[in-house]
Amino acid sequence: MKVTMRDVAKAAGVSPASVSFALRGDPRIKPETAQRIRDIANRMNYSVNATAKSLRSGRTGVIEAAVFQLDRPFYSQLLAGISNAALEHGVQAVAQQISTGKIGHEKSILEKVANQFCDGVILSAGGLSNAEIMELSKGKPVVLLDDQSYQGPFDSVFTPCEDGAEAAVTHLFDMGCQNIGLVGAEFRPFDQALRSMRVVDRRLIGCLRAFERHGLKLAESAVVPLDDWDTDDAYEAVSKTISEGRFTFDGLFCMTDAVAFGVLRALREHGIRVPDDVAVIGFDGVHAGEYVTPSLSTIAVNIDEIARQSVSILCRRINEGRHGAPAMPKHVTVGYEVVVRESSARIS
Amino acid sequence: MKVTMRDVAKAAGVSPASVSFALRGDPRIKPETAQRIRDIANRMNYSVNATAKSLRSGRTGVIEAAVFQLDRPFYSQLLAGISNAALEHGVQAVAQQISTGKIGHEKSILEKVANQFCDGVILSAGGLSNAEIMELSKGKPVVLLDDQSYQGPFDSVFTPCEDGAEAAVTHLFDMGCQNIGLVGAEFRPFDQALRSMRVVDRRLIGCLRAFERHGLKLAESAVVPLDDWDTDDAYEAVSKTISEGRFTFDGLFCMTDAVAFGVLRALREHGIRVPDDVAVIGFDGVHAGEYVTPSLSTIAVNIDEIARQSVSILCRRINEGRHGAPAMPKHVTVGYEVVVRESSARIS
DNA sequence: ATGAAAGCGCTAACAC
DNA sequence: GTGTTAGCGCTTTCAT
Repeated sequence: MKVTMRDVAKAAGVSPASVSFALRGDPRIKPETAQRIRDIANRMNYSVNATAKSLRSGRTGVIEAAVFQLDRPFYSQLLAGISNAALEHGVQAVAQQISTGKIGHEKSILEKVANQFCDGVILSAGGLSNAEIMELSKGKPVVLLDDQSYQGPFDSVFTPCEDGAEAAVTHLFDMGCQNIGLVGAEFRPFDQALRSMRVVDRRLIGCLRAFERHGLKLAESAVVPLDDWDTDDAYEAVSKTISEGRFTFDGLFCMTDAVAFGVLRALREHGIRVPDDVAVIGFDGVHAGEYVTPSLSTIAVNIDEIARQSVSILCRRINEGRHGAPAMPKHVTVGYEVVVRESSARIS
Repeated sequence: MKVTMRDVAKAAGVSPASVSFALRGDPRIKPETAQRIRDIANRMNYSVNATAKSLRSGRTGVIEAAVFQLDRPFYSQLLAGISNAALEHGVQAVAQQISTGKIGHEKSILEKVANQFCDGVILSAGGLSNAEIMELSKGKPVVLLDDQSYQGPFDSVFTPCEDGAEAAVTHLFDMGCQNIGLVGAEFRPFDQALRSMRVVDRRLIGCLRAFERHGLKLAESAVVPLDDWDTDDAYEAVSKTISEGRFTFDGLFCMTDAVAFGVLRALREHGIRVPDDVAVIGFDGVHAGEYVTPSLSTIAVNIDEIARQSVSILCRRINEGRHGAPAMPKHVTVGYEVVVRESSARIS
């Protein structure tokens, strides 16, 4: 932070340019000179000023992953994956929390997102319109996670909401459930849900498909809505449903594992046995699912694949030469696996 | 990323300097002119180039929090807290993962830490020497989390390892446990532990104190060591202890909640009842502890206080004028609370 | 094989 | 009140 390239150059009796070349191993500097320069730089404890470097080169070498909550297991696992994937691409990843808890702050923080010291951003920002993102990204490449627009202008990576949800509900049917409830869903007609790309609607679509294939219709009373896919909220909501005598389910699909954790606890506190009285399955496949009691069946989405895909798509876009038109936006959906654990393993 | 201050200046028929002042609300620009400039800048979708700004001003307005694992609940809660606290100080926080999983990479990544686009860093880097950190920080302010040196040269924030661990073991004694085990500790003599500031040793010290106060000595067989405070590792280790017939405990203090989650599962799979057969208490107070079954008793450290303290100490240090000598390094220890839940709530 | 010099986009004295 | 100007530390042609 103190010693500059100039200082090193002076000490080595060469020009700043030579130092720059030597330090980056440019072949045009004679190997021995280069080595000498490097030694001196080391001895002086020199390190390049990233800010200056990136002002000049137009590159920072960092990508940013912006999510609403740093402390949700799904996101933290994703962020860890993104960090690792970034390393393999020779860039550095930093994570940023978008939400402050206080509603309304999102946008002001978002404004800083693409403004910042990065070459591109991976954004999980359900709720923002393309126009907003476009404006905020300031021309920097953006990869969207669960983009809410149909084949929008941005590269995007999707979780397998529809298929995963369908598999979850199908699994409950397979386990013999007759009365399946959906925790964290929003009740709406099929055709209306089909017109939306919101994650909550896409998961609902999958559920509706499964119901339909079993010749059943989803009753409004079968969904336990939630403001937020939050463990505490889910616990409260299900507890309330039970105490008000509206709990008639023998199978429960929770829209996320975090929701399921709250649900499991609510059930247990009310003496409802899992899986004997009610089978429970979640969605996400976070690590903690293996450790709760009963262990949680889930739709384990390939979180690592989300990480790898989004990083590699973003890096490709960043490196996309100015030459020629930019590549078409890429939209990929990652895989999932139905993981059956204790919470839905009926011996029937 | 395209339109510069120059462009705005040209469009507004003023100088770049005026744009700069106007945009930052410097009083020396006439209000109406300033407003006009702002309008034009907006219309042109201008936004300042953070890199250039910070090269010039020597400030980035971002602080960085570097931890080994992004996907450990304790760290993610801490990072979320740091993000919020940073916002209140008018700076932006970004999180960075130091570890790649592959051992040996730590240092190379660390080299980038302080190099990067930030004004200071909050570092949780057990294992690095002061000299290394000093070198890597390149003169940027650093706040250490659980610094391993005695009253070292850096500002630091400590978790209440000794007192917390003592409280945990004392709680187990209070619950009537006669045979207390320590999962994730390292067995070593009191005086040797006392000479270390490693987190694992500090927690051991607390345990030893509690044992001593009960006139007991810690047997080597009472510790179940772990390579890493990891849920999977803990599960394996305890499972092994049980199957090998070496499990004789009626009380278990797990060095972290994450460890406890693995322990609870291992116990359950072997039919050992909690808390009836063995009482279990963890350390950290992560959110998930409320939701596992049985819910986890724990030493809940005030994670938010760690966040707030480290951010505020760091910001003060960043803003410390050049005038006069720098303030003495600050060392603070945050509070904790013994939270008794089902896993240790014996009805005795 | 190396050096000189021109900026990258912005800020902050200092002029006017 | 507003414009001029001189860099921040680095990269990168273009000379030599």
